[in-house]
Order: sequence, then C-alpha cells, then structure tokens
Amino acid sequence: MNARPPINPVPVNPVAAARTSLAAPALYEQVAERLRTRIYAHELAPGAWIDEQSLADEFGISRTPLREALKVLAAEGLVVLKPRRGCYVAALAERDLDEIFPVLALLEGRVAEEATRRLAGLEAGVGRLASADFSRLEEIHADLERHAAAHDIDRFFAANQEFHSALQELAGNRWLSQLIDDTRKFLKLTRRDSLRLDGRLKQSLAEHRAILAAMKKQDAAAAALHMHNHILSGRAALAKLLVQP
Amino acid sequence: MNARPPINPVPVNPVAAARTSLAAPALYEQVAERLRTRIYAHELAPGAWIDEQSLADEFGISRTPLREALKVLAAEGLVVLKPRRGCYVAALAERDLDEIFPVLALLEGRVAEEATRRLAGLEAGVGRLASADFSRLEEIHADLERHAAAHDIDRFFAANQEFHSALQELAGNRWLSQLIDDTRKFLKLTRRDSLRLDGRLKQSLAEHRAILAAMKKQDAAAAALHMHNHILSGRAALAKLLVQP
DNA sequence: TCGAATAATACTGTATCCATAATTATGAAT
DNA sequence: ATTCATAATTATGGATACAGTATTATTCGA
Repeated sequence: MNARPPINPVPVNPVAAARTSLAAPALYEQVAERLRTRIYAHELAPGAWIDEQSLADEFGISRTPLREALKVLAAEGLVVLKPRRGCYVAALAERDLDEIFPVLALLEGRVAEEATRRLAGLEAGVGRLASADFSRLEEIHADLERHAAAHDIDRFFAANQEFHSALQELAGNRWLSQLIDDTRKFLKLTRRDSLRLDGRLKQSLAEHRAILAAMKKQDAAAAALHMHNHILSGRAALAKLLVQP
Repeated sequence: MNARPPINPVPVNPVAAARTSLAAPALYEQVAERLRTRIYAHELAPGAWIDEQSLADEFGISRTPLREALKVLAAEGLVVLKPRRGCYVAALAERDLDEIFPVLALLEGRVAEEATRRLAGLEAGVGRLASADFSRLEEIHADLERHAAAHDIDRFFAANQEFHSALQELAGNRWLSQLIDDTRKFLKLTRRDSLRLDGRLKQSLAEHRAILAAMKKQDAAAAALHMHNHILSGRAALAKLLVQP
C-alpha cells in the first residue's frame, strides 16, 4: 500500500498550480470547459435539466468523466446537484444581481486602487516599467474608443474584458483576481449584456476615462471610486435592459 | 432519449438550493466533508499526496465517489489535481497570506458596513427587530469577554466565528458571505492561529468593542474601518507568530 | 370518470474492471 | 562507480455494469 510516494515533496500553491499542468488537461476538465461554454451560450438554459446519458453519448464519453465535470461545475456554482434528482443549470434571480454587483464593485474598486498604487510605486522605483504598463492600458482604451465608434459591441466587450484583466494583473493580487473571476462567472449566466443598452457604450467609455485619469494622477482612492461606480452603473444599465429588452 | 423531463421547471438559485436537499447528502459529499475535516486537522498535511486507493479502503467505499469528492475539493482549492500525477493537499505560502488578508479585510469591512446600515434601517422601519439583532451581537461579545478572561482560546475561537457569522447574516448579502466563507476556508489550511499570540485576545476584544461601538452609533463607515483593521491586525499577529511559534 | 394504489421505467449513485502513463528499480555500458 | 536505457510496478483515468430510488404510467376500484 502507498507504493508510489509523493514525488513532488513540497509547496503546492493552489492558484499557481492550476497552470502547472503542461500535459493535456484531463478529460473531465475538457468536458467541464465544454459545458461552461454551452451554459454561457444558453444552449443549456438556466434551470434546465442536464441529461447525463445523452450528453455522454453526444460527447462520445462515458458518464464517469462527465459526472466529475458536473461536480466541478457544481462546486463553481454553475449547476446545482440535487441528490437523486439530477443536475440543473443554475439560474440567477434579480435579487442575486442586486447582491452580486455591489460585491463586484467593491472588488474591482480595490483592483483599481491597488493597480494605481502599484503604478505609482513602480514609477518611483523601477522607472520605465510603470509607463509601459500604463500605456498598455491606454492602448486598450483606445481600442475601446474605436470599437465604440464603430458600434462593434462584440469587440468592445472583448476589449473591455481585456481592460479589466490588465488592471487585475497590474494590481498583482492573485486572490483578489480569483474572487473577481469567480464572481463574474455567475454574471455570464444572465447573458444579458448591459452594453446593448442604448448609450451605455458611451457612458462606459466616459467612466473608463475617469478611471484612467485618476490613475494618471496617481489618485488611488479616486480610481477606486470611479471603478466602483462604473460597475454599479453597469448594474443600473442591466436593470433598465430588463424592463425594455 | 431524454426520457425523464425536467421536473423542476425553473429558477434554481445556486446559493439557496444548496440547502434544499432534505434527503441524505450524496456519498461523495459526505466524503468531501470528511476530507475537509482531515485537511483542516492536518491529518492530511499541506503538500501531502493523497492515496486514493488506501483512502477508499479506509472509508469502505470505492474510488469513484472518492474521486468525485476530490474533484470538488480541487474546485474549492483545498487540493490540487495534477493530471496523471495524483492529488495533493494545497499549501499556502507566506505571500498568499499577504494577498488573502487584505481581501478578507475588504470583504469583512463591507459586511460590517452593510450590517450597520441594515441595523439602522431596521430601527427606523421595524422598530424592535434591530435592537434584538444588536443585543444578540452584544451577547456574543459578552461570551467573548468571558472566554478571554478564562483564557479559553478554543471557546473564544468558536464565539469569534459566531460573531462574524452573525454579522454576515445581518448584512444579508449571501454572495458577500459566500466569498468570505470561501476565503476563510483557505486560512484554515495554515492552522496557525493568531489568537495564540500573547496579548492577541485582549487586542481582539478591544477591536470588537470598537466595531460594536461604531455600529451602535450607526456609523457604518467607522464600523467598516474598524473591522478592516481588525482583520489586518489578525494578519500582523500571525506574522509575529511565524517568527516565534 | 376520477382517484388511488401498484407496476414499470429509467435515471442517479456506486462498484468493478481495464487501459494507459508515469515512476522506480534493475541492469548494462561507458 | 556513475549514468543511461529498459522493464516492471502501480496508480490514475475512463468505461462498463449493477443496484436503488424516484417518477410516470397503468390498472383497479369507487
């Protein structure tokens, strides 16, 4: 018993280790990813029952890895496992949105704050590094302006994600990023996109500009506040979208 | 195919649904819970390899539900799954603590803020309800004082958890609570307990008093700040504990 | 004709089995 | 003696098979 001793003797950082696997991801992980995609695309709609057997057939795999994938998704909160009843796609209520967005605003605000501080620290210490990072943000923002002008919502959406990601990276707190990513996952369940609201693109741009301006002035508190409001403003747009989709 | 249609037609709230299961929890869930206990107790130490077969034998189950449980724990971050290499208990580095605590401070601070606001709102609206909630907090705090006087660290620890839980409940944001719980799970990996530091009990009490006082004055911002500092102060104590354990 | 009890169905949950890949041990060659 | 290659060991990953239970359909009685 216990014939193969632990090879890797020590520290396993849970966050970093996720990307340690250079090898092909396990089947259950691939399946989980496919399922996420389907859920986000609403091919598997919120509240829908997930038929293990037919999905396994469709994927050409057995139920075992599929079930493992479902366990993972359940732990993430994307699906709900009811004992002896099966697996259902999670559904967000309006109340959930009201609770999620303030939390997200808090977290993203902190990211902006930390990023600004980091930027200021780097500028003082390392010199050129900071301006490189900041100009990257400005580049992304320029893309946003372009896509907004072209009314290309999809690209705007992508660039927007990039903007927030870059900011998270700058902030440099992996745990903070993790929580934000976890939280944003849920929002993808709604698929309703506040950017589709008339005038939201322009408004979003203005908010981004405010954030960038605050960062440029190295005013971390202001950056946090603007980001905070930016997220809540997204919630407000979503609410409007609900009554007149 | 798809013979049994989805019975439960619609909204499945991921958070609330977790406790919907009146039925006995699935085996994999029980196993996951046992594993969590072992991990927290350091019977399965950070970095240790998890031998599926021997654990399954020990639990008297097959590997299947055990593996499902491990997938869940991996999604939670308590263990790390390396493809074809097996499963290892996660380990936190000092740097992780430095990143986690500020985030936790942020979240807990928000809880204090929301709870205070809620309290004020209830007082205006419902009347007696608020004072009942607040006196419950004061009761728990009284317990804390007692246990501290008796140098009963274990009970103090328990009451402390209760205090924070009660506050979370008062704040009434399930998503916020969820994130906090998720985050605190990791801290249990360290098992190092800042309360064991000399003088920390008294300090912790003082900080709690400050929080309660701010709440009583319905000063939400102050409550948030005191809570924020309280958490960071816990981190500082932990750091001291590291050099002289 | 409608309701209740019972039988049939099929899905979930668990166990067993097999294939594959990784690691260690063994042996040969430098 | 040390290092590299090869083979044996064994644990992981996946598939299949089976048992138990919830749901649905059917049948019997009122």
